[in-house]
Amino acid sequence: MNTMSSITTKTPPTAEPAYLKIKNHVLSQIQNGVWQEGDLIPTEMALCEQFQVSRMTVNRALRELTGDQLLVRIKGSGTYVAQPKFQSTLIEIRSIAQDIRERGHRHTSRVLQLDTKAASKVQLQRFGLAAGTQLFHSLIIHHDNGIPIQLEDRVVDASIAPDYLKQDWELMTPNEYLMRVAPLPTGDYTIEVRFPLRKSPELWISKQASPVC
Amino acid sequence: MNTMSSITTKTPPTAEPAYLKIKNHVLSQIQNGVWQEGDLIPTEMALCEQFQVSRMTVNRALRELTGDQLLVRIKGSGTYVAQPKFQSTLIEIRSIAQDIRERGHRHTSRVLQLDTKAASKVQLQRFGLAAGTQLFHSLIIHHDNGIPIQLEDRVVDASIAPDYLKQDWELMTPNEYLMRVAPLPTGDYTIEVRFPLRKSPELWISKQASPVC
DNA sequence: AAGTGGTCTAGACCACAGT
DNA sequence: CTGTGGTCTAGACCACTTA
Repeated sequence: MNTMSSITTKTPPTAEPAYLKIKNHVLSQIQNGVWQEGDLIPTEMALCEQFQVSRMTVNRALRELTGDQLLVRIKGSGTYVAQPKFQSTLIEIRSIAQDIRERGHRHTSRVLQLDTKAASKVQLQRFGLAAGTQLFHSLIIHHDNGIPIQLEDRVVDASIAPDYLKQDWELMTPNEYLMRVAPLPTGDYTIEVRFPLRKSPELWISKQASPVC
Repeated sequence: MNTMSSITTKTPPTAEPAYLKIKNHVLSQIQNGVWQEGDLIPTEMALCEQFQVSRMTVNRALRELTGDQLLVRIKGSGTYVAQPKFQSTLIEIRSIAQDIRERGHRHTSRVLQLDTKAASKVQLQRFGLAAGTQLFHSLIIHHDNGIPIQLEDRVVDASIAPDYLKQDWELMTPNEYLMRVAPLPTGDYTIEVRFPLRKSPELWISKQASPVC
């Protein structure tokens, strides 16, 4: 018997789910500066009472905003407005291997070339390197489920990553290695991407030069 | 009284939450090819029985995987393995304005310079343009809550975006405009980013040349 | 009509932080 | 110790798809 119970006044025809209402409320509090970066925001219980919903609903809203990097939640302490991360404002430098794994695919790679050269005049000028700087050069092909998907042509300042040539690039990608060795890109970073050719979008060519100063 | 109840055999010392176990199970089914792209995967109820958990737990696992683009869920129909999107494998070209708004901040911008020039020899060669190609050049500063955060120095092939100079760049960013005019980057795309200077990470300089062929 | 996912509830136990 | 977030349950109603 689904006859209307006498008490519940549920779902007025607004149609917007409660967890979205809460997300938007939190968002606007932050946008309007009511809650500043680093501030402690109301607890789940407080929001439950304010919105007259159960705790799981508030929890979902706050958890999703945490995933969006807008909030930081600390067990036993509270929920805070996150500091913005400026690192990834314009472009996000990603790991191709991580991307493939996140898609649920198998990532493999093959090293085609690996050598050392002195920086050319163009490179010296372009990245502001000292004359005589040695550069490592690697050419690696990445596969997604066995399909070649990206050809990575990378140049790295030898003084930044002296053990570059000794790595096993079929285990860890240069991106992942350099993130460990020099996690904060403090110098110039240039990425050139050749987008998929019309009609054959399977193979990308990526040139990456990372002579972190 | 928290004496152990006689029935519940909860939380064996594995410590891994149930929703993560389910996520990992789904992931490995996909990675091992048991569930292929486009396949219908078991229903929430089926997974409830398989893992002996409540539906909300299964729902959370599948909902998060949907957010990660690994699954597609259709109300009334079922849950399917998603098709991978290759568009954003290496780098993700983002809208600075969108980024700022997603952080809950206010985005404004000011046009410093806007003009037309013939492509230089270096540009002709670098992007493989026909001699005499006209290029638009814009210099725009982006603010995050009033703080200058990025100086965008962009060069665009005039034949791709003939109305480039007529746009109101304080309403829409060049990125957003070009995504509408030429949504599929079929040619070369070069991005140069000067990362934040040590100690003053507030201002980025970004040069973007987008002469889509 | 039966099945599916989308949402929600009113509880609960736990680990942890800040007294 | 109290309060917080992290997780989980066993139900429930709804909108939608599929047959």
